Amino acid sequence: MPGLFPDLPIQHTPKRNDIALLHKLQCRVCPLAQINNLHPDMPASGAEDPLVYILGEAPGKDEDIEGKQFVGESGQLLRPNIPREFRNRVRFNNVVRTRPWKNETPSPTAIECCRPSIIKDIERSKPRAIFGFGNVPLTWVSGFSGITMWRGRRMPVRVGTHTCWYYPMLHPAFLLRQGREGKASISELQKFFILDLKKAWAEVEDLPAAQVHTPDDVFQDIECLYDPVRIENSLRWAAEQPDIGVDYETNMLRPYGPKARILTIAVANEERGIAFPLDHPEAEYTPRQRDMVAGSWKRFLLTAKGRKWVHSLAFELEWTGVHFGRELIRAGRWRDTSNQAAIIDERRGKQKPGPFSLEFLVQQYFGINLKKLTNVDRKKLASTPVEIVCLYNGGDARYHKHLGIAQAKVIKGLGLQEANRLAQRRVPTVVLSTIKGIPVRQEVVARLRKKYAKRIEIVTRKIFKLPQVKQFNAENKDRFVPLEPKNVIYVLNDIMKRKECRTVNKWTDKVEYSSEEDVLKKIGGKFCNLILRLRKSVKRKSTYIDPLFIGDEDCVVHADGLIHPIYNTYFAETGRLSAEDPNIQNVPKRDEEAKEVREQIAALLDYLIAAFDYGQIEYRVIGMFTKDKTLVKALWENFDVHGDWARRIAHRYPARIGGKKFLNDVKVMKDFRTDIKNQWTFPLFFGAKLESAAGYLKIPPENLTKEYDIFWQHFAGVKQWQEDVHRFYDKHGYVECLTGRRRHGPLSPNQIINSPVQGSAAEIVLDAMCRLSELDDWEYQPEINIHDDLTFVRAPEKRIDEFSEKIIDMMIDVPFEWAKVVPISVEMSYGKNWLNMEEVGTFFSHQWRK
DNA sequence: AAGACGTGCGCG
DNA sequence: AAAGCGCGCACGTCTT
Repeated sequence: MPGLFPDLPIQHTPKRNDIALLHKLQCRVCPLAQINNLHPDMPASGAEDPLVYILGEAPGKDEDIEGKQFVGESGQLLRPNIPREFRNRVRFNNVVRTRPWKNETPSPTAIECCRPSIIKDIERSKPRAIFGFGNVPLTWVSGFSGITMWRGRRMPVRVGTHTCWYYPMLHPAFLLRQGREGKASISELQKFFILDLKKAWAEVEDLPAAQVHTPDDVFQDIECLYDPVRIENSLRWAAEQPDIGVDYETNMLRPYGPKARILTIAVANEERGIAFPLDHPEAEYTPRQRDMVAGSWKRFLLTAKGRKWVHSLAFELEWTGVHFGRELIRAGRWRDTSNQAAIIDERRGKQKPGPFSLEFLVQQYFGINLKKLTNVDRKKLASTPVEIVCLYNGGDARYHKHLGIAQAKVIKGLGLQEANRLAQRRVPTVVLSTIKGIPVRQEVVARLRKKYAKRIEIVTRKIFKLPQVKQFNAENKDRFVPLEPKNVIYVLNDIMKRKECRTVNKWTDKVEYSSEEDVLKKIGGKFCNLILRLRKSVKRKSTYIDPLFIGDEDCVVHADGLIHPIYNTYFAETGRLSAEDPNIQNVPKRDEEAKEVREQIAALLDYLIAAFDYGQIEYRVIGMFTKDKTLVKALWENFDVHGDWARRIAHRYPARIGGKKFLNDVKVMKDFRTDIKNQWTFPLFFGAKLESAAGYLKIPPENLTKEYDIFWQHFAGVKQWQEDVHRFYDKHGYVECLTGRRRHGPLSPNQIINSPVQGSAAEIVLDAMCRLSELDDWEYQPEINIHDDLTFVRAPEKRIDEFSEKIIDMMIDVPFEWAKVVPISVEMSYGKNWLNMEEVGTFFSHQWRK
């Protein structure tokens, strides 16, 4: 039986010497041999000459009684999913052939004792593929864990002398256990269990021969060069190759500042690899020689004929742009293998190494662990001997190329070339935004820092004077920590006896405690208000102010006085960008006081900050997807759908707005319209049920059943589309946005609806961002993307009209055919700093004159 | 000292 | 996991 948490890595691995001994002595030293089992040491069963080798974890109770694998509950889930025509062509075995005590996950010792006999059986029976169920066989065969990230993939493996394919599958016992514990996702996971098996059976007979790469494949013919002339000549060879892997090793993560160095550079394909130092401390170049090498490298980048494959291209491009020149960012044909990986399978996972890492992907495609071959600490490269760094660098570069070619083939097979093209195109665009950077006004930073430091001090002092806190300190041995939710909950629940902090989980019936803002606001009083004030002040200071202060230890302002936020193009599973270091996408804007942190971002002399928002972009995308008559018409005619529903619902249930007398109150109805937009129209479009929407609105659902029905009669096309998307998902296991970019399950019902909408909106905005960037005019390179917003912090003040007209032109003209069913709108605002932004106007595609 | 995890909160 | 969805980051606790 697999553990409760299927991705848990197997711990306490025995040491290498001990493993050899366990392999030699096998059952004689196996801890499981001590257990009184009916069928210990269970032999494999099934076909002698199998197509597929079904490998489980260990026998369970029923298996032990019958002496056969997969005959219990797990077998009942698995066996019906073996197609009839394959029933006589499978062989069954487990990683451990004796039932562990109480079905515990087998210990590493037991696994190693059993390993030789399993290997022998696989070598003898020579299956085309192994279907491995659960984390244990996955780790057994590959050393990797994290079955939920590995499922749905396949990798070549070498077991003893036999090479074949390995399919990581969820373990049926895990699905059964989830079901018993009443987890809602049971059917969802089961669906993928069945889908994975179906996919595997469909292709298993026609698989090409599996190939596992060897350490020789990785390091053969990789030369480390130290002579500038030989480097120049070798780069001429590299520039002629149709496909070449490229990789840098650097001493820092970011390229800014005087200490940032590219240590070594490597280019490689399967036939040859060359790696050489640039600024590695051991490089013995004269200054002239060093410049020669840099010159040769620039020439290579400009003249390379083939595709340059890089894993995490944004990293190499940022260094390239800063150290060799911005023009090289679009030179030749850069390709990103991590973006490819995300197009094929966007699951990010939280386990390390994650599915976007080179280590994971090389294991998946080539059956070898690249990182384990070289015992190099990536954080200490500057003090690692240069020839070792070069070798390591060359091996990585080679696999960038291998991975690129392998993934390109998969992408073609899936018909995802267009989605991939759009994904690749984003990389140079966002890197240029990153490099361009955003100026920070230190005097504003310093002022705000002082203000909030003082406030935090005062509020903290007041908190410790409160009687509740004094009582807390008397009753507990540890002092009250105001920012610790558990401590706050203790005060609310045990001292103040307030029930507002308790909720019963709808799904599990468990009592849960919370000290979040809503709860504290509901309770009110000195304690709650002070805690809230402290939280908000600390958040503002440490998230939005301190990191901008030059001198702070986590300062994100670089040596050039700018912040250079990194945009990730493939982290958000819907295809949005995400930003970090700092996250420029979540700077306060709504809260009247909190938004003052925006003043820290200000335009330089003669420039303005100009922001361009796509108006209601997701709403328009729903129109593009559904072509719903009512919705499309409303968009063309600028009809106020939210206002319309605000009126309808206010008439149905006037109590919500304070009574009938407010039906004609402009202010009240305007506020109510906002509520309707956020708590009715949008949630319903995104898949919310009547109960949820009514709950948000605080109107009893029974008062809204009629409106709910009318709503969906009205927007029948939207309803139809929601049902279609669900059907598509049930069949394929993924949904797609309007460019074909996919998002795979498991997904919740609402994610199924939301993902295509959010994803398509992101494609529209990113396409505009790319087109602006591709103008190749630094002025039109946006510095900031906030999902539906492109912001320029260097808009030329004197030519602002001409400048913004050009940008609106570009943004409004969405080139995708599927986008043309509805009009597009762009809202513009500008100002001297990011706080005081003045709205200029809203521009519609169908009213826009050039 | 570094990482994982939970809670909370900022944005679209 | 579900909660309309998607993120990053700070703080605090606990583990290695």
